[in-house]
Amino acid sequence: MAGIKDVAKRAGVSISTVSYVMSGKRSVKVETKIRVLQAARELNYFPRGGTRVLRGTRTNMLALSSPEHDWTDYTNYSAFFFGVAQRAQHYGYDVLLLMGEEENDDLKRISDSGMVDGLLLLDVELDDPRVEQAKMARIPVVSIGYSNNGSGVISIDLDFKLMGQWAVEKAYKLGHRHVLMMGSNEEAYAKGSNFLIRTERSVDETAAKHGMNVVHNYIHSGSMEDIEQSVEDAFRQDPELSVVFAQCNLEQIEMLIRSFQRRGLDVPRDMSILALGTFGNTAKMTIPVDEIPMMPFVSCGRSVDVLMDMLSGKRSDIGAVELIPPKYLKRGSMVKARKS
Amino acid sequence: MAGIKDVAKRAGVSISTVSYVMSGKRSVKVETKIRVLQAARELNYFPRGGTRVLRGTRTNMLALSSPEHDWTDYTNYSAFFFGVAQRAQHYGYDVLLLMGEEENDDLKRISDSGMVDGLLLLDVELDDPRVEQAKMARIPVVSIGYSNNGSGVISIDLDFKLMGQWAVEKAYKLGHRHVLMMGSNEEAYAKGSNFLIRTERSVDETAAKHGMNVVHNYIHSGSMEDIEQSVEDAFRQDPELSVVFAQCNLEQIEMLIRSFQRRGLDVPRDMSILALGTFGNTAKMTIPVDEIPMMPFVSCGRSVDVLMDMLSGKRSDIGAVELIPPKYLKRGSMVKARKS
DNA sequence: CTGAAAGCGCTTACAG
DNA sequence: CTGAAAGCGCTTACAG
Repeated sequence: MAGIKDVAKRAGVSISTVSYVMSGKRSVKVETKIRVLQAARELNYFPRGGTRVLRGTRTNMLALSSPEHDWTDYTNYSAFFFGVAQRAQHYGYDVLLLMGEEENDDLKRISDSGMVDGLLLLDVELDDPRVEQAKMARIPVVSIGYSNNGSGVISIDLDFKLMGQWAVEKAYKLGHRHVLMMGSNEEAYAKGSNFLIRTERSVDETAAKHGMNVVHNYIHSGSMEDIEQSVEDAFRQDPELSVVFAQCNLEQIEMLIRSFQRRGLDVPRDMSILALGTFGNTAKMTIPVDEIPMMPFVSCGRSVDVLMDMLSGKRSDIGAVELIPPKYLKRGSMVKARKS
Repeated sequence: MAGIKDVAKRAGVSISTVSYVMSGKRSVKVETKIRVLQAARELNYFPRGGTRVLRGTRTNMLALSSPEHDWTDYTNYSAFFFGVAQRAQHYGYDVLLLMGEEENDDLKRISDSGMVDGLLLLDVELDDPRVEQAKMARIPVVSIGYSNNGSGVISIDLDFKLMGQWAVEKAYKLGHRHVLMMGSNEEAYAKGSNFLIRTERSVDETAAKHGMNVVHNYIHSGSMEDIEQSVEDAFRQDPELSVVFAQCNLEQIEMLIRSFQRRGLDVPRDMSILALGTFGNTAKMTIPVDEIPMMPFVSCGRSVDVLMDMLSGKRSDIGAVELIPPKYLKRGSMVKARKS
C-alpha cells in the first residue's frame, strides 16, 4: 500500500530520486541509494506495475492466446504453455493466458489496452480469424503454427511437411509399401487443425511419389473396441499393411499395439510403427516406439525469442514464416518389411 | 493508439463525457452517447486497461502461481490451468501465469503492483513459503491444496484423506488384506507434495485399523523394467498381494497391468486395481480401471468462485479450509479377493 | 548529484 | 445533461 511519496518522505529525498533509484536510470550517490532502498524495504514498497502503461514503458507481460476447442487435448497443451512461460521468464516476462474463442475480442481488448508488450497465438489454424485481427494490433504478434493468410504476423512452426516426408521415406527404404495412417479425432482435421493436416498431406504426397498405398483411419471414441474396429477396417482395405504412422496419443498407440498383437501380429516384426507429433515420450511404452515429436519447447521457445527480437527492434520481417526441422527419434520399432 | 482526447475531439464533447459513456457510470443523452461511441469505433479506441490500476478499480486479471518442480508432470498440469482459466473467464477475468520458484518474489511484485485483483496458489506443498508470503499480500489469496501454515489464505482441496479411506474400505469389503500402494516419483513425496502424502497417510491409517498389510513402492525411471522390478520387490515383501492402488499416470498403470499379466496374474481376477488421483480417463485403458480422480476442474473452479466471493466482499474467513469430497468411478477392476 | 514540475490517460467529485 | 479541473502513482526532461 506504500507509495513513492511515503518512501521519499522516509528517506528524506524527492520522489524523483526514489524513482531513479528504483529504475537505475541515473546514478545516485551510494548513501542516498542505500537510504532509499532501505526505506522502500521497510515500507514494503513496490512500484505499481500498472503505471508503466501510462508512461509507455514495458509492462513485461505477454499474452498467449490459446482458444479452447471441443477437441482440445488438455494433456498436450500444457507443454506449450510451459514452453512459452519458461522462455518468457528467462526474459523477465510473465504470461497472460487468453482462452477465449477466436471470434472473441479479448485479443483486441488486451493488445490495445497496453497491458501486454506482445502477443503469441497458439494453435493457429489454416484459416484463423486471429491472424486477421493481428494485422491491426499495435503490438508485435508471433503465431505458433502458420495460417494461409499470415501476412500480419511472424509465424513459427515445426516443419510438418518434412515430418511427413521423413516418415514415408523411412518406411520406403525399409521396404514397406502399404501404410496405415492412424489419425486422432477426425473433427480436428475437419476444423483445419494445422499440424494434422500438413502432416497428412505430406504423407500422401510423398507416398504417391513412391507408388505406396496409404490407408487413412481415425480414432473416434478412443475405446479399445473403437480402435480394434478401425484396425479391422484398415486391413479390410489393404491386407498387406506392414507399417503404421500413429498420429495420436500414447494410450491410443498402446491400444493400437495391443490390437495388432491380438490379430497375431508381432510388433515390430510384422508391423512397424512410427509415432508422429508425440512428445518425446514413447520410449517408455511397453514396446519402445520410434517417433518424430512435436518439440513444443523448441517452437514455443523460438517464438518467444522472435517476439523479443521484435520488441527490441532487431526484427520486423512481418509475414515471415520460420520452419523448425523436426527430429527423428529411433527406438527400434521401424524394421525391415518381411518379404511376403 | 487513439486516446480519450482524440475521441472527445472527434465527437465534439469533453473527455469526461467520453469517459462516462465508456464506463456507463452516469447517464448521457442518447444522441451524445451515439456520437461518442461512433467516434470511438472510428478511431479504434479502447480505454487503456493499465490506468485502472492507478484509479484503484478492478484490473479483471488474476494471477495463478504454479512453480515448476523437477518432478512436475506437464501433462497433468494443463487440466488445472484450464480449470482456472475457464472459470475465470466466466467472471470476465484473464489469468496471469507465474511459474517462478516459490522463493522468487514474483508473487510479491505482482500482487503488490496492483496488476491483478487476486492470487491463486496452485500445487501448494505441506510447507509452502508462498503461503507465508500471502499473509502480507494486499489482495485476496486462495490456495489450491492446503499447507500446514495456511492461516493467511482460504484453502480449497480435494479431500485426499477420504480418498485414501474409501480406497482401503473398498478393498477391505471385497476381502482384500494385502495391498500394494504404487506411488509415482519418490522425490515428490519427499518434497512434501500435498496430495500424494495425504492420500498415502490415510491409506496407511485406514489399513492399520483393519489389520491390513500395505506394501509401498515407487516408480523411478518409469521404464517397463523399472516397473517390473518394483512389482517383483513388492511380491517378495508380501506374496499374498491381491490389490494395487496405483497413484501414478496412465502409461504407468498400463505397464503395471502388463507386468502383472507377465507374472501370470489375471487382472482383475487375481489382482484388483484402483487408480488414485487420475483424471477420469482410465475408462479407455486396455482394461478399464476403477478410479478416484483428481477432478481439477472442480477444485480449480471452486477456488475461482471463492476468490470472486472474497473480491465482492461476500466472504472473508481467511484461514478456512474447504475440502471437496472425491468421487468413486466404478469400472469393474475391483473384484472379490479369491480365497487362498 | 538532486529536486520541482509537467505530463502519461484516464476517473470522478464539483460546479453549473 | 455536461464540462473544467484535480488527482491517481509514477517518469523524465529541465534546471540548478
